[in-house]
Amino acid sequence: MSSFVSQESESNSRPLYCRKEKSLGLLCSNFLALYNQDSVQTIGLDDAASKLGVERRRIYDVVNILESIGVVARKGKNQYLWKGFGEIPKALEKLKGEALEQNFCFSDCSKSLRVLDETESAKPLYVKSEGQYNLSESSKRSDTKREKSLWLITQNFLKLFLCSDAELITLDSATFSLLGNVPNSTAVRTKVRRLYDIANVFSSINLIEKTHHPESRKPAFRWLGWGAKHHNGSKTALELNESKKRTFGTEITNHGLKRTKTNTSVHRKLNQKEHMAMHIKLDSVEYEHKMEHHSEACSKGFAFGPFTPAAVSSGNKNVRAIRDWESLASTYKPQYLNQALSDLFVHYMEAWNSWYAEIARKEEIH
DNA sequence: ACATCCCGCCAGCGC
DNA sequence: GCGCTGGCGGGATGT
Repeated sequence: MSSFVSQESESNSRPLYCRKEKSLGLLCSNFLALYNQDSVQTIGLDDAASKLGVERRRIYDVVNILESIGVVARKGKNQYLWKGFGEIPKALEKLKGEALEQNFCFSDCSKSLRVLDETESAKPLYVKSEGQYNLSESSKRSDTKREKSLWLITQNFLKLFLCSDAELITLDSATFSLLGNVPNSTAVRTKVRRLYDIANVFSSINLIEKTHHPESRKPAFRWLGWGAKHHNGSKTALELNESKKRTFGTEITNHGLKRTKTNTSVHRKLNQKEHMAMHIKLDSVEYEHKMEHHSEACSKGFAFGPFTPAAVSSGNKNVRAIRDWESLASTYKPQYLNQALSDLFVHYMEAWNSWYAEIARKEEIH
């Protein structure tokens, strides 16, 4: 235990525990970074947990959600098959078909880009008509359990989008729709928790985005979709993701701080440099994801998209912000043992520089 | 104060 | 029993 204790001072540093670094979305990104590779066929849950530095339990969350869109498939105990993003269109199509059969459609399909809020979806959508979903598989798991499984909640959540013309679905309406019976506060809270879990994973692959209802400001989910750009030749974010296979994977860990009170004092002692390096590694993975997701948009105009550094959109201070990023990066340039990561870092720096140059150019024009 | 959602307990299941 | 799976909700963190 005492070996955990750093010699270094711990004061005035970044927060001891950062929830965002532990998010399911980030874990999902890291998971995909690790397994979205040509060489990957099977995924061992223990392997994933240890490489990603998380409890097994969290891996179940990720794979269950990814399984529902076909990206992975359960092979057996402890083993999943990597199927890839290419499965998503098929899975969505299948879900849509199922949903239509099940009368999942609950809104007026004649208009486009409507916002579905809680007043519109009064009818619960949890229409389980006698083992409708997946009889073959449901024989393996008990129906009652399956009814509440993350896998099914995820699929039903997707069906809300696939079968409606709503661009936005509020958290409230999704919750209510996915609750089969008369909602009590506990059930609602539980369902909401699950929806946040699902949304985080889907946000990380840009299938949806978390947002707010324009008027009520209530939390909502926006459908970004997968297939929209599929037919016109341009690549979707995930196709880009797919085509650029990663060459690293063993360093994408999420080890370290837990939020538990009992652990706080120990984690407080974490070596600061180690800590920072870990962050840069994690950020690098995120960075690469976003780069891939939005590189196309960036190259065309000035639509930086979600990866836009916090302040790129306007004003001189933004340029300064970017300089700060640069200096931060040079200050904390990580000493990677892994050559691939080292190369990656160089790549990131080049990307930043080119962005910076482009912004500077834009500033001049203005 | 309310929104978000990490975390790990523990039940159910198959072996 | 034992290990795997994953539902569930307490309560910490974020806004």
